[in-house]
Amino acid sequence: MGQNTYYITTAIDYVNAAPHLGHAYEKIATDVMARFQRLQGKEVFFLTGTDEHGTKVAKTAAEKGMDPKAYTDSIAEKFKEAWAFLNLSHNRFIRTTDPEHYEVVAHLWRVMQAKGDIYKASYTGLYCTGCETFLTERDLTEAGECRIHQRKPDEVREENYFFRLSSYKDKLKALIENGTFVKPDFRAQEVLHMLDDLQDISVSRPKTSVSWGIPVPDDPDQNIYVWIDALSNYVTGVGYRHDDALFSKFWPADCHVIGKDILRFHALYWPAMLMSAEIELPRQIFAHGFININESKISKSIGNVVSPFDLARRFDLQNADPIRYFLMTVTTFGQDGNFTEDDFKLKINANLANNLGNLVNRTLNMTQKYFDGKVPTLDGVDLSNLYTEDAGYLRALADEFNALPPGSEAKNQWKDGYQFPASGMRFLNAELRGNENYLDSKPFDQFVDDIRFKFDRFDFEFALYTTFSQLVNPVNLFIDAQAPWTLAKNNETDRLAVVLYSALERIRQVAVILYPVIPTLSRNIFEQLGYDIDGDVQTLKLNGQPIQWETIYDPLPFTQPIKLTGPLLPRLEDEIVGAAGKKK
RNA sequence: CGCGGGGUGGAGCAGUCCGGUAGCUCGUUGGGCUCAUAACCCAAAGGUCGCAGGUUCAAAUCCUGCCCCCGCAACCA
Repeated sequence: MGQNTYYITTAIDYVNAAPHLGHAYEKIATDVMARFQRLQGKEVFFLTGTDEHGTKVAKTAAEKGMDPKAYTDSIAEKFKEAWAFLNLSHNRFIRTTDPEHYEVVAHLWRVMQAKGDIYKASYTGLYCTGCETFLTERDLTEAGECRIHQRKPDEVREENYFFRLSSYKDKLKALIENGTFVKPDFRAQEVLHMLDDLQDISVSRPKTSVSWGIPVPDDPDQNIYVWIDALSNYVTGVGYRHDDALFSKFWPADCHVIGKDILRFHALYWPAMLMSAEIELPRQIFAHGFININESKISKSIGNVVSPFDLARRFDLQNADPIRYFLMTVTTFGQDGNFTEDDFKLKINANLANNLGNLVNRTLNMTQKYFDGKVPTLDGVDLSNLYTEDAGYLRALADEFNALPPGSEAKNQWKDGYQFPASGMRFLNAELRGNENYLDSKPFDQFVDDIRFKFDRFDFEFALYTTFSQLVNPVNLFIDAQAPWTLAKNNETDRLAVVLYSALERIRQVAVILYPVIPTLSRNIFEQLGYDIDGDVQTLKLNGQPIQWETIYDPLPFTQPIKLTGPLLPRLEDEIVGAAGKKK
C-alpha cells in the first residue's frame, strides 16, 4: 500500500554453539532481502541477535567457571564477528539479556496475565535427571526408559504458569487461512494441521530447574520460559516501550525469517501472544529449509559443522560474497539445500569467477587498451551509417535509431547513452538465440521487472539464475561474436566503441541487480568502472548518489576513467596432491 | 491409513499451480578464438521426466493406485 518502511527479522540464535553455515544461511537471506528493499527506496530496519537464557547456557557457563552473562557476552561477540564477516547490514543486534528486554518481557507478561491468559497449574511429567528435562513418550523406549540414559525417568510434579493458547484457536485458524501469513504455502498447511490439537503451553519454569532467565513478575520462584522471552525480541528490537517513534514507524514487522523447526512458535504462539497483548500482528512468517552438509544434517556428532570462517580459510576468500552467492542459489528458498565443497567450488568458479569475473576483466582490459582507460563515448557516433551489413544486434540498433524522428528527445537521449542498452536488450538476446524475429523477444525492462518480482518473494535462486542466463552470459557471447580485438586491428573505432560500451553498460546493470547478494563484488565492479565510491554497510553511493533499483537505468557516463584493479574474484583452486600425497 | 518434502540425461537442479516441441549449470568428446582469471565461444553425445493405470487431439505437468529416499523423535538453524 505504498508503505515506505520495511521491518525484517531473523530468528535469534541460541548461544550454546558458535555460528555455522546453517545460522549463516538464514542471516544472509534476510540480509539480501533487507538490501533489496533498501534498493526499492524503502527505509529498512533489519534486526538480528541472540537468545541467551536457559539451562544449557547456564550449565555450559558453569562448566567453564564463568558467570552466565560473561559467558554469553563472549559468544554473542562471536556471532557479531561472523555477521560482520558476512557483511550483514542489520540495524540492531539484540540480545535477550539486554536490560530493556527484561522490562518488555515482564510488561507483556503482566498484560497477558491481566487479560486472564496466563494461569498457574501443576504439571506432572516424566523427568530425566540425565537430560535435565521432561521427556515425552517419544523420548522413551518401549521399556519406558530414556533413550539416551537408559534409565526410567522420575515422575515429577511441578507448578508452572500456562498460556491459554487454546482459546486463540479460531483466530489463529483464520489468520493462517488468509494465505499470506505463513510462507511457503506448504508450511501454512502444516500449521493448519498443528492447530488440530492445540494445547495451552507452559510458559514458566521453577528457578530450581531453569535458573538463568527473566523472573516471573511477582513470583520469586519462577522464571519465564523460552517462548515469551525469545519471541518478544521482535518488539523490543524496534523500541517497544523504549522508543515510541521507532516502534510506531516500523511495527508491525513485514517479515520474520525463521527456520522450519521453529515454525510452530512463530506461526501460533507468537501471534496468539500478540493478540493477547493487543499488539498488531506481523505481516508474514517465512520458514526456510535447512542446509545439509554432504547430504547430512549439520551435527556435532557427525562432525560436519562448517563455519563461514572455515570456508573462508579453506578457499582463501577475501570476502563472504562467494558464500552468500552459493547459499542463495543452492536451492529454492524454503526447501532444504545441500552444501559440499565441490559444489561450492564449481558454482563459484563457473558463475562468479568465470562468467561474471572474467567478463568484467576482459571488457575492462579492452577498454584500457583500446580507449586509453576511459569509457568509450558514443557522442558523435552516427549509428545510422554503420552496420548495414549486420543482421543482428547492431543492425537492429541502427534500424531503431533510424526510425526515431530527427532531433527528437528520444534520439538525443540515445546519443547520451540513455535507453540505448535497454532497448538493445531484446535484439541482443534475439540474436544470440538465433531468432530472426527479434522484436518478439522480451524487452530488457521486462527482464528487470521479472527479477525484481522474484526477489520480492524470496525466490533468490530464480532471480539469480535469470540474471546470469539472460543478462550476464549473453555478453560473453556478444563479445565473441563482435570480436572487438579484430575491430581494433581494423581501426573500426565507432563500431568498437558501441560494442564495448554495450558490454560495460550491461556489466554495470548487472552489478546493480546483484548488489543485494554480492555487495562487495558489486562495489568492486563499480569501482573498476570508475565510480567514486562512498557509503557504509547499509548504503552504497556511486558518484555521490545512493544506489537504487532505478540505478539500473542510469547509464554509465561517457569518458569516465576506469580503474582496472585485476580479477574480480580469483578462481577457487583445487588442492593439489603431489606424488607424496602431500597437499601443495 | 500421523504430517510434510523429494524422485527429471553421469552429478546438482528448474519447469508441475494456469497440460502443447524437455531447459539450466557442471562434467564428457570434438572444434574455434586470443581481449581475458587454463578464461570465453561453437558443436556433439547423453533423458521411456520413480512405476502402473486413467482423462485429453496432446501429460513431467491433471486424476487414481503403488514403490523408493529424506525430514518432523538426543546433540542440531
